[in-house]
Amino acid sequence: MTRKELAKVYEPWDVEEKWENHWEENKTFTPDPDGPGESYSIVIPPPNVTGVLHMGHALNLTLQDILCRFNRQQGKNVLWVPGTDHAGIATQNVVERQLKEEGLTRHDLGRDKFIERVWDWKKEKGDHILSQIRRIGASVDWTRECFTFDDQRAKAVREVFVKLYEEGLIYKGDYIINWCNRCHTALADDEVEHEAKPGKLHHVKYPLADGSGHLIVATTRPETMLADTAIAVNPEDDRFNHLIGKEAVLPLVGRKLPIIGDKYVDVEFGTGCLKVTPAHDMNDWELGRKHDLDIISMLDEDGVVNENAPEKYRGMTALAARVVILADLEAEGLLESIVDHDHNVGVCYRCKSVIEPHVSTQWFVSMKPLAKKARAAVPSETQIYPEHWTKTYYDWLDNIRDWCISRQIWWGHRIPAWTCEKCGKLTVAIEDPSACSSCGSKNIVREEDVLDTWFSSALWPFSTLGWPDDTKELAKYYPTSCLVTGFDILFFWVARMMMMGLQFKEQVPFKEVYIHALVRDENGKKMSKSTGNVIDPLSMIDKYGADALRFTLTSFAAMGRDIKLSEQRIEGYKHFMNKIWNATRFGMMNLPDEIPAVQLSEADGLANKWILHRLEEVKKSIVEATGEYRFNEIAQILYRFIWSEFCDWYLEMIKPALYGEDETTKAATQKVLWTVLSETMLLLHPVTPFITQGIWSVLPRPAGDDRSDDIATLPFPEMREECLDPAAVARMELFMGVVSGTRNIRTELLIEPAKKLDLLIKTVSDEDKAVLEENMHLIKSLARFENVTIGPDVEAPKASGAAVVQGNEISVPLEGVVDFESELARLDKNITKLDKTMMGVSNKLGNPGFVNNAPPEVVEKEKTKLADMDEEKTKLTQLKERLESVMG
RNA sequence: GGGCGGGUAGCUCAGCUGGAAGAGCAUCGCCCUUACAAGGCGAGGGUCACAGGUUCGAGCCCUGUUCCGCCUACCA
Repeated sequence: MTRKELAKVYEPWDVEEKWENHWEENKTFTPDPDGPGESYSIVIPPPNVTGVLHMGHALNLTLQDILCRFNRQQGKNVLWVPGTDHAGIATQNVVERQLKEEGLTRHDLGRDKFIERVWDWKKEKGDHILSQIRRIGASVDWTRECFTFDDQRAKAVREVFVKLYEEGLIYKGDYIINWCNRCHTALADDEVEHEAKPGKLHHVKYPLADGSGHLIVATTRPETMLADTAIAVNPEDDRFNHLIGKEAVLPLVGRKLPIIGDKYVDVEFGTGCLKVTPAHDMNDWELGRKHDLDIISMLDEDGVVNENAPEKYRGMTALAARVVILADLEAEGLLESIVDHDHNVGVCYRCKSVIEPHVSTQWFVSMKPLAKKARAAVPSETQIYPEHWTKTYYDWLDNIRDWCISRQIWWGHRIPAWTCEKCGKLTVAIEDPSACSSCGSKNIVREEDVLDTWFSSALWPFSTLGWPDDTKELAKYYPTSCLVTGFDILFFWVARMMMMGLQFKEQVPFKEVYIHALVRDENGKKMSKSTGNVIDPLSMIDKYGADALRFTLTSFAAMGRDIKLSEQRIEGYKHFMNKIWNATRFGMMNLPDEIPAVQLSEADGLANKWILHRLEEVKKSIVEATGEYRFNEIAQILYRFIWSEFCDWYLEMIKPALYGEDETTKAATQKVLWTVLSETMLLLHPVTPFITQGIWSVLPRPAGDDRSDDIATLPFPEMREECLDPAAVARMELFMGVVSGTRNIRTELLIEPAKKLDLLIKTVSDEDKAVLEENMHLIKSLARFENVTIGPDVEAPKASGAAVVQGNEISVPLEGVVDFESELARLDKNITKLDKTMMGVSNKLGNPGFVNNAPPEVVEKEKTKLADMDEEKTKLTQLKERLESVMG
């Protein structure tokens, strides 16, 4: 018999590479929209094209892949769309940095040449992350790969922009926005991160215009005083409300400032007087609009003081101006005091430089009407898992403000709006216009700004399916089945996709959203390059294999918000992969080339019946757990079944049958072994596609089994009700109890493992006697006994080690083997332990409240439990006394 | 300020509708038993953050306290 010898340890690398390529070349994961099967679709959260794969991606991809592979097994028509996003600011930064090394800026190249240059970069480097996605084993459809800035997606963006504009949901205007001095662009509110930083609160005197005294304001940014246009006090503040309507004089500038009343001002904070600087503070901007204040902008786009400030300060950065201004105030005796004050500072999420509120002309999406629909669709049409994230989703939508979508960069979807030089009107159109739509003048100039990258990302669930064209994909796969993403982009992304999907497809973009945790390092810190605590998924794959990494992430997936990953865990699961591999090796050594055609229901023997029953239970629980996104449970069920049941017990129990002469038993056992092994590979496949594929390729088959060698195309194993046999579990428990009980005696008494011993079992029932007799040879081999005697009247020597298993008395004669003191101590320990638990149960049963109120079956259970323990205790005590009688 | 999540074995965490506290890793014994030493067999280890409450019964439900983490926010 020739049989391919498997390597002694699992080597993931050749399997992984071979099958990645095979799946892609054979288009295994390219579905036919006209094909059979209910649709199941997922769009990938497109990673940043400049990015490298990090653990968060790895987790995200693994979970999606489990869902996709599992649903393929269920016969669904599965589409998983891959792609990347063009990450406007980040990508432009990358290429600008390159240019800088050449001593150039983008302005030296000009817009068109620069864009060309970015495309070159994208083609060369930008797809890096896609090859990394392949390494994870993601079963995406590579033929449908998308990019948020490719032609088809540009078409969708254009369509959406124009329609929203025509409906009045997109508008242009002068507003205060978050401005990044370094990136030189506006940012949306959620692109600003807040960091608590120590600062100072400066108390500054502002004289009253009528010379009747002064007010003291408190400010963290004294330099902005140059752009103050009012002082505000709370109208209910009796200290100051008589001043409302009067004027103060702005120090260093001399401008007169109206004193206004607004209940926004917090009486408790600072001095109760607020300087109002509409152009440089979001809140002041609102106050300014409300009270119709002047808006004076004193900083330019680099954060440098401009011509609206007194000449002395012009050309200084804001920070430099602050120093000078404080000195000047001090000199004039207007600086009352400076106290420490911690406050939140907004920083750019891309470059971490401090954000400057800045007034400029920008484009906005009016969010309220869109948000209303998006809110109403949850949970009726879209359910969020875990459910508690729903509240966070609502909170954001309820407090939403208009979305600033214009960015002052070049890499991105350029806003399709043209201003007429002649009449000044805007033309917004899907096709590039050649003339003004109002006056017909040919003299029109296109907007310079591009759109926020998230604008195109928001269309992803339908733009990737071909919208605005009428495609088969859209008809078949929209709405998508599930979105899998981290909570950090719930706002950025999920909510906006909901809005856009509802607005343009009149259906939610996904039926379910599964929000997973963020991966952190083993100390709970966010992984980041700067702190150097990054665990790189690629290096983990190199070291331990993709499956080990995937299994690790899956087993962690149920945790709250953080996954604290350590390399040690991955290593542990690599061991598990090796265990699976070696169980297969064992199988291969003991299976014939052609698996015998035996009816599983006719396979005899405790081990076979038990494992087949357990296999059915495992199948059911895998289906349940996957359907409820309980990924960690999937991992746990499989781990325990494979290691603790299949390997530890089943494989050991069938060895005699496999090595034996009884051909009927052997054939039946081979069939069961093969069944469990092969079906376990199918169950495991969504989590660990590579090793299961590797094993599937070499496993023999029964005659007539012409299933594909490509495990990814095979259905979920069929359920076999006829193999369910709960009685086998009960019998197995007895068997395992006896084996473990005797092993315990042996190790606890420090008896050499190889020492020949005898075993006597005094049984309590004919059933138990039958079970144990039937498996006597296994008790001998697994627990290493020479002679085993089983029966109701068995009399063991008084000098025996003893245990009680389900009422059956187990005795191991110790004469000449070991001193009896240690056995006595061991028995005492067990009796004490038993006593303790019995106490609890009998107290419970002694409580009339329990007996009267608890459900009868619970009470009954407790009674049986107590009786069993009582019996065990009696027997153990007798056995102990028996031993004591020979010790004198 | 508001919201959310968490405090269970030395470590990392499970524990779904309340019914004798679990896993992995680590630790301690013994074993190179012909699938696997990346292994096998066995053992030890927990006032489930604290205080109340509901209940016959609470890790789980309620209230309060405390500590940690995250998100969010217009105290200058």
